[in-house]
This record gives sequence, structure tokens and C-alpha cells, in this order.
Amino acid sequence: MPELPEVETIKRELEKIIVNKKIIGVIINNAKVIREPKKEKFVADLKNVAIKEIIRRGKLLIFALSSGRFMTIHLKMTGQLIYPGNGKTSRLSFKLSDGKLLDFNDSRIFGELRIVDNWQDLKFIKELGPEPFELTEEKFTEILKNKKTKIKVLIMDQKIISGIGNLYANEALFRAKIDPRRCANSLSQKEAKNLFEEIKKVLSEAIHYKGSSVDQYVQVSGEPGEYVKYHRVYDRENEPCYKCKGKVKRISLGGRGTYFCPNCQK
DNA sequence: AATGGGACCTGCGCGC
DNA sequence: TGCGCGCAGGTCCCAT
Repeated sequence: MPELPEVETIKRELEKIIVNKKIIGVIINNAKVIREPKKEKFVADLKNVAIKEIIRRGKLLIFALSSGRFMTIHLKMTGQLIYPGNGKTSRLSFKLSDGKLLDFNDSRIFGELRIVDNWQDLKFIKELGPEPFELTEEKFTEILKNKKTKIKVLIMDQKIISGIGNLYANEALFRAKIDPRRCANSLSQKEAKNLFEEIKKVLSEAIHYKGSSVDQYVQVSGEPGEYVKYHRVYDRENEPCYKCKGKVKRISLGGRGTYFCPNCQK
């Protein structure tokens, strides 16, 4: 599922491929993915508009358009952006001025496309917490001190810190040797600092390997991301822990599958 | 404030 | 082989 590293990977690829190209048309195969405005206006708003810049904020992609407006794309769990596309398997495709298609695929139709005057005015954006790489250690430890929420649920809360989803929350906690069930305020200063470092490290490494292709995520080229081979706990229930050889356990926290090693994570 | 559940969806893998 | 079911998760929303 696309989290910060996957969305960042897509952003970097799109920068190389589509910036300064024009959208000359839109093919709609399933209008549900268009959240605003209505589909007719959505299409009209994009016609003959160039893509000037690609921005990422948390898990949200933002296209700055030559019209001065913005198109936002949230991939949710199964969204993909594929170039060049075929227009057949997509929920929606953008016809570009180079004669090729940029496909938006989304098997579960949870993804959201919007055209807005200013992306910073979106409620989702206004409530979004800081980017992990812009947050300071002091602020991170301060947040933890004041929260009783389970640490895993907290670091997945986009209002607290943006970009971390279920996969990287599990991986960061394993690397920091912290039990995901712990209350945030029970972490020592040292543990909090360490967790913050591991979050940044795991995200950086995942970006380096162009994301984790579990479920539906692929790069814009259609190639998988390579980071899956470096996962240590995610989706490894009952498999041996790489560190202690004990069994990786799966529980549910905040309604999400949670994988950890009870022996290594305290 | 924290927590738990359901809703949105489809495709996959499982058990029978 | 085939059917039905549970489950996956990002985000929002509601209830307790």
C-alpha cells in the first residue's frame, strides 16, 4: 500500500516523465474516483493544461497546473499511476501531449482525485501532521510524552506525523525494539529518540529501493519496488524472527494487522 | 482523550 | 473444481 516512500518514488518518476507536458484529454472509465468537481467540470478543467510541478505532502500527490490550480491524487491502498498506460485497465487515463497515456488504476476504487484552487486549503492538508524529515527529535519526543495512545497507532496517525502507514509502522517499531502495544508516554527519552531515528531510516531506505511492492503498489514504469526483501516483520506471521529465531506474532491494533517479535520488542 | 467499530471497495486465498 | 466467506488497509465518521 502506498505510504510515504512509495508516493515519493512515484513523485520522482513523474517529475522526469510528465512535467511540462500538457493534458489534452481525460478518459473516464469509472467516475467514482473523481471527488471534485463533477466529472464534466473535472475534464474541462484539465483540458489543454500543462503540469508544471509535482508535489508530495504525506501520502498525497499534488500536480501544480499551468491554470494556477491543482490536481490532487490520493492513491489510498490500491491506486497506481502507470506511464505509458493502455487506457483499458484504468479507472481514468490522462491523454498527454506526447501522445501517451498516464493511467490511474485502482482496483478497490478508494483513490481520490480532486481539482482545487489551492491544495493547502484542503481539510486533509490543514490537519496533516509534519513530514517525518522535517520534524525535530525534540518535537517528536514531546508529542509522545503527552499521549496515552498505543505507540503504533500514534505513529500511524496522519495528524501527528504524516506519511507512515501500517507497513512502515511495523518495521520501524521492530527496528527500535519497541512493543507496538506500549503507550506512547511510556517510552523513555532514549527509546523515543531511537524510534524517531528508525522511522527516518526505514523511510529513507525504502525510498532508496523505490518502495515496497506488497499488494498493488508498483512504480510508474510498472516495475515493482524492491524494499520487500528488507522487511523484517510485516506479513511474516509465525515465521522466524531474523534476530532471535522466535516466531513473529500477529495481533490487531487500531483495526490493523500488527506484526512484531515479542522477544525482541519490549 | 482514547478506543473500537463500520463504511467505502475489489480481489485474493482459504476452507469445505 | 467451485463457491462463499473473511480479510487486506487509508481515511473518515460515529458511538461509547
